[in-house]
Amino acid sequence: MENIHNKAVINLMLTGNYVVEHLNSFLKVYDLTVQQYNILRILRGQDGLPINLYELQDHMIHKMSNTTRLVDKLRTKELLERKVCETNRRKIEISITDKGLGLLAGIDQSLINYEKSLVHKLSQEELIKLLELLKKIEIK
Amino acid sequence: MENIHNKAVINLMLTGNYVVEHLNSFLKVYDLTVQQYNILRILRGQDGLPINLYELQDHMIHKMSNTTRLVDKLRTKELLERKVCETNRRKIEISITDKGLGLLAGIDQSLINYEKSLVHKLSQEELIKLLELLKKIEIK
DNA sequence: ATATGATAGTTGTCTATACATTTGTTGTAT
DNA sequence: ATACAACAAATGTATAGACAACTATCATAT
Repeated sequence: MENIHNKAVINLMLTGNYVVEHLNSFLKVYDLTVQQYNILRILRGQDGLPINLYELQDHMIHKMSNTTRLVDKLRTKELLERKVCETNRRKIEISITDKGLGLLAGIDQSLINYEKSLVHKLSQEELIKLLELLKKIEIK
Repeated sequence: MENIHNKAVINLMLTGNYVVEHLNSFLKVYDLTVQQYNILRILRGQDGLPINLYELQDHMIHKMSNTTRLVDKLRTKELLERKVCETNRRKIEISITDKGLGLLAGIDQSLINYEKSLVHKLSQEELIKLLELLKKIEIK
């Protein structure tokens, strides 16, 4: 019954949730959720190049989430902008604002430290091993 | 910027979510969510002994969830029963019904196979290593 | 016996996820 | 030029998660 596969599956959920919960409580100070933060990070990674909803969704952690509404919340906070693509009016071009960049800049260093603290029980070698194993699981 | 700690944290969330999504789609056939299934599993594990909401919550994956309402959904489906504890009327005693046990029995074997398929890319040794690393992270 | 605090559960609100359906736009075949 | 399929996003609904506030019950201290 309690086989190793079951334990692995359960613990992947538990640890994943552990990380999400802690990151959410960290980000709460900045009035952001993990998902919202990730969207801003993806946008910053574009280096000014806009991205559309479809591509954005592809980069997100919860792909089935509701990108339209999440983006809308961030727009209300003026952390990103959206405008209709001129060459293809079906597409929405999304880009991070200066306010969004400023918010991220204020978060960066303390988040790096926080993430370190979340996995501080693991050595460098163990982290590398963990990443190797996690990536292996999702390979189709 | 893209340090190993950050990668580990991101991939823990991604893989955790990967597992949850797949389990949910598997359980959908039985009209159950992962959380609902876990509650039933916890109850079955009690071997007839009732459990109260507080203890139940402690065993759950998402501890901040709303146990009252989840339990209520399962009660509506007649998969569990709840009654007020006679010696301490603040407590609610929850136990799985025969219908609940029957549902689990019908799921068991195919779920074991499904869980195996979810982590089939990893060998026995790798699964043991993964569990060791995951458990290390959450140790206080 | 009464007041107080602790315990156990419930309810309300906001946010987010999953997924189906719908709307608007574009490309293409006839 | 029109019809139709494909594409891109928006909307609707049910379920869940996070968290605060509330109600009911019990233990205890005076």
